[in-house]
Amino acid sequence: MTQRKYPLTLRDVSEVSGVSEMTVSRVLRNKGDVSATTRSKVLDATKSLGYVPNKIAGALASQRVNLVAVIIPSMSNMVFPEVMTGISQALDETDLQPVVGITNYLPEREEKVLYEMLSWRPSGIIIAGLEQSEASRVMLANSGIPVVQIMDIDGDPIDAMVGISHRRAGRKMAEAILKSGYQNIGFMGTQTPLDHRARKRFEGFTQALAKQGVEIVDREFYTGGSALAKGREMTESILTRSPDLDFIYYSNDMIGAGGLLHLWDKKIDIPSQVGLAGFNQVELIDGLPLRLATMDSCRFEIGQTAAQIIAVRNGLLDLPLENIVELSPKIEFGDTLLRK
Amino acid sequence: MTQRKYPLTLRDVSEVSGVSEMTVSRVLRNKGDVSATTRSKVLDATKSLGYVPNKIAGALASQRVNLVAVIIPSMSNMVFPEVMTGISQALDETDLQPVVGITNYLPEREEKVLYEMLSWRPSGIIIAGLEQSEASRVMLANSGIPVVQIMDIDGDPIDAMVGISHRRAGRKMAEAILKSGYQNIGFMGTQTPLDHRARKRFEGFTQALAKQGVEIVDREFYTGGSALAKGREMTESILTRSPDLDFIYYSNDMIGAGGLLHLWDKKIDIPSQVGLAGFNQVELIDGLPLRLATMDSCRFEIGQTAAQIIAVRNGLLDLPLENIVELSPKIEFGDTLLRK
DNA sequence: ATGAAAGCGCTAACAG
DNA sequence: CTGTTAGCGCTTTCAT
Repeated sequence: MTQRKYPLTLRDVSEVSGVSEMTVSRVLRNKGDVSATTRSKVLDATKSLGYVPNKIAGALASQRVNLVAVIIPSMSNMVFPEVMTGISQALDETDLQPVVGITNYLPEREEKVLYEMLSWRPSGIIIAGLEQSEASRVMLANSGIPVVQIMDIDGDPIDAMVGISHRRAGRKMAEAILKSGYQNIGFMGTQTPLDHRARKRFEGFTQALAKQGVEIVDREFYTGGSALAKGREMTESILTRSPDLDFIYYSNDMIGAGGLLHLWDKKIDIPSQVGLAGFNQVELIDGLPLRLATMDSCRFEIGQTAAQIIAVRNGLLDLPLENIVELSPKIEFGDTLLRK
Repeated sequence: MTQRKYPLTLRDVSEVSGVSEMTVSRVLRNKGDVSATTRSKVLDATKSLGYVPNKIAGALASQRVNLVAVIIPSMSNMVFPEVMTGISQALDETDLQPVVGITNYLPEREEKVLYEMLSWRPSGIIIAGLEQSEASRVMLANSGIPVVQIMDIDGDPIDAMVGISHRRAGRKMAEAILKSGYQNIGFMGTQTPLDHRARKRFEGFTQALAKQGVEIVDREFYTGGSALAKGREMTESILTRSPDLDFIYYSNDMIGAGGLLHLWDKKIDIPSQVGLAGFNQVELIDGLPLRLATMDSCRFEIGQTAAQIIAVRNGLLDLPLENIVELSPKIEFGDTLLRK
């Protein structure tokens, strides 16, 4: 159980067990036939030594790395943890493991993280969004491994893509809002250049309104800080500036929740006086006085499907999967959007 | 820019640039002196080929892996993202990179993740908590690399530890509550066997109360679901059951926020009629009608310090750091705890 | 069912 | 400043 020569090798196990390195390797990988006697001799030795195989060497020799690189902009977002859950669950069926890289929405950072990841020769890449820098696209295209772009399908994939149409999502929400009779509509969201998906929802939203001759009355954008507090403050300020607003569409549930709290506080009736909707269907805000209208962004399923595509491409799973998978988010009306 | 033979090697770059593999390697790692001419020849070749070095081979040859394994129970928790930020920021000064493994509070899963991580021979390990299984402790102790246990310091470290005393945190909060004149105190938290740190806070809390002859009037535990919703429901139920409660201590800010919303809703005056306190100082809930009393858990600093210890041990940073670092959380009174 | 030889792609160490 | 040699610790392939 004790040990001194730190990086133990197969050779050490071989010597202690009196079995060749090759056979030890077979036992450890459950590969090929090994007699029960030999097997237990080896297992005893590894256990008593506390041997941990060196995957670096194994990967180099076998030219196979059971890692899937996952590159996402942020983790604190509520949205990616759920994507990760989907990925992990799907990969648990295989011997693949996810490794996460965070870009903070910075293209230069994305390039660096991607380069770093590729240098470990993973078995696949899952990367958020369709908007990579030219350099990143080249790396991905030349990587020789399966690449799945996730979250968004409004654009052309490098290889495979799984996600929802954020433009369509914005459009659907606009249509539902208009159908419910709201007319004076405001928008509140993150500073868009950073977040392409929020931008696309906004574009789809305004286009669908325009189609029915409606234009956004007011809008406000924020960056940084607590989304809940921002939603609160900004909702107050937008309603002060544009008191005739009867609906506010938020680019995510957290600022929407802030808005909800503000209106609740001010005794403004929801949804008759002012209606609200967010995006993402985040469980975190379950428990507010009202359930915010929102749209499921299919995060779990996106992660799961993306991981399955990687598994299939590696011959680890047999499933009929397209290279382009569009999921369909549904509107949750909750308590803040009249249903008509 | 285009390429066909997928895993490009140093040899390919060497051939294209007319420079030996060794020198190409030097250029790519900025190691040793290389003339400007040679350097640019090499850089041109790598760029035009789109060569990405193979770290697997590099790590095997150099016996050095610039990875730091970070093993934590969960990511969706609000607490670990901030720890990760601290780790990332500290490691950014070095060439080390964090790799995260998630255990979901399952010891068996922790063992597996740890084994997997160790098999990549990282330059250090940062692992949450002091309560590992015997097998995990043996692996850690025998790994031959720096091990930093984080979050908690109520116990003995395997190697190094950075965190706060959760027992003391619970005690301090109890003292502040009593000092403010509250007498009928309730507790609400996660199912404790899973979460040792919440348990220790609870223990410290009740001990400090006992010292002043006070006993908890009521308590309730939950598991799973939206913490906000649980906080709301459970606060209602505990107050129904024990209407004389004048203070509730929550094991985290999210359920505390749920309780806050319930009381707000019921027009129960905070903090005069009922006082509240949570734990963690989570930015996410900034924006509630009142600021919940809480305690900073020093998450960022914990991550940062742990990473610095790893960097120092690897000779990548020169800083005088103890092996045991206790940080001191401070009470934030907010609006829900009388200050007397 | 087990072993021996060769080599994965890179870098340490030494030459020059 | 540049090149050569010898592995790093495994696994692949081929023998036995």
